[in-house]
Amino acid sequence: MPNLVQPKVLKGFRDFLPETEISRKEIQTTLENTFKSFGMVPIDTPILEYTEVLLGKGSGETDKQIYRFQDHGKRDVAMRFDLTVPFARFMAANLNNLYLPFKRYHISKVWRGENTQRGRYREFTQCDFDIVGVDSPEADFEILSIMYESLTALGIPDIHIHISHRGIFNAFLEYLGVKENSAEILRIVDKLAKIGEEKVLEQLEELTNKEKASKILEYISADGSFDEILSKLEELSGGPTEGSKRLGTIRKMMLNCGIEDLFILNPSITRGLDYYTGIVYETFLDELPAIGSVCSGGRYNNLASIYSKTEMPGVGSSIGLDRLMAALEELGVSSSKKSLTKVLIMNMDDSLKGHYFNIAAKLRKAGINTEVFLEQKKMKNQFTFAERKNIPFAIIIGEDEYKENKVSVKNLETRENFNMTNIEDAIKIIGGNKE
RNA sequence: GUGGAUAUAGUUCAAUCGGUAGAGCACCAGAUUGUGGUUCUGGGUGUUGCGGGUUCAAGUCCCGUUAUCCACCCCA
Repeated sequence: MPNLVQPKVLKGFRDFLPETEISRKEIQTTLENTFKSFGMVPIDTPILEYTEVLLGKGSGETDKQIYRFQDHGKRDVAMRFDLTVPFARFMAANLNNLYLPFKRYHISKVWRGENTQRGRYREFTQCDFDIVGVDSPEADFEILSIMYESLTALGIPDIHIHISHRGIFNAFLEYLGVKENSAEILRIVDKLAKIGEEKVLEQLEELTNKEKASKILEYISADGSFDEILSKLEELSGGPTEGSKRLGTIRKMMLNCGIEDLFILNPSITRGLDYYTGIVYETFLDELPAIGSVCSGGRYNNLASIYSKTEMPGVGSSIGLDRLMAALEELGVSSSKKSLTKVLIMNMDDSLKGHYFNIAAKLRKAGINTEVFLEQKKMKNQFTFAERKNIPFAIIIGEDEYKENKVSVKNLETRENFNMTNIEDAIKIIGGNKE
């Protein structure tokens, strides 16, 4: 008995079986189609980068989560922990070959050495879409539209996109005289929904003082309609700011498109990453608030500045595919029973083997995914195989069919038989059942 | 990374005081049908997550380890 190696996978890393992977791919295709419909183009970047490239402007927090090591040439390298930072590097490196504004999407895996939880893994897939090269409310709004269209295309019911603005908040903190603590304040504020007002107030008091803490709480828990909250924020931050004006403009575009109900102005949304400079957003499912944001992002106007002297304002958002899939599963929206093969040609007769492949080729030419059962076994076996793989149709060709150049089709779900039909009719029967 | 809970067959679960692992479903083999859902016969399919320890004896008690779930942290 040889010593077998345990076929184990790392904590937070996963295998994907066909039934999962098929729907993952479908979701990705749906998203890609939505992105393309807005004129976005795909790109790709290496998963490994120089550590300094990834951490150039990262926060202290991301340092801890990053997978980092020395390569064989003693280079200090790291695996990307998101797609936005490599994208900034990409822009700086390829600016000469690009046209601005540049709109790209990128669906790929990223890695963070965090502790795992449901819907949270160490290897996960992000679907990013960004617009670089314009700092306009139109661009901000377009990203919001894509977020909405993408999630709608996936058939996700009842979403709300919570939006907020870093610029206004910074103006407010400056007005309050606590700007130097902004990073910590942002982090505390972000927890409002989770730990409640009391705890937030407590932590803010520790950091600043009683008066200022209650002012901050007043800011982040501002209530009412979009416009009411907006004017409240302006009031608290000492008058209208560039950011608040822009939010007003974006609000008008929402009203024009009749999608204003989807958006909630929520000043407690701040986002952990510190590269954001303008609008920020997170998306929650009404029925599953606990699962967290499934799509979030914002405007980052200085991100590329560490790589290039050219200014490249950007705005974008990212869908967490794994978290989204966990949500879809829980909501019962995901369709797990999918097959890619439409018909199985049963292996009945030794002398007809070549004929089976010939028929299969014809069916494929007609656009029908076809496979031939690859050994001669009992029909029961072959049917069981088809059932396991969720193949909806079987084609049976025995001596009789072969002689008259016909086939018999069986619908495996209804067990309905279509005996001795010609191939053209068989194609109609099978193809007509397309989803 | 820290703290807590959990880990038994493909799956859902059971196993008393520590006494040598069992049930439903699923599955496999065979019989019978040119068409699998019925029927008949036969089969338990297991490194009790992994590694140690205590004991005459460990799924059960102890220690370690790995993974999962939950909280913190952070985020998608």
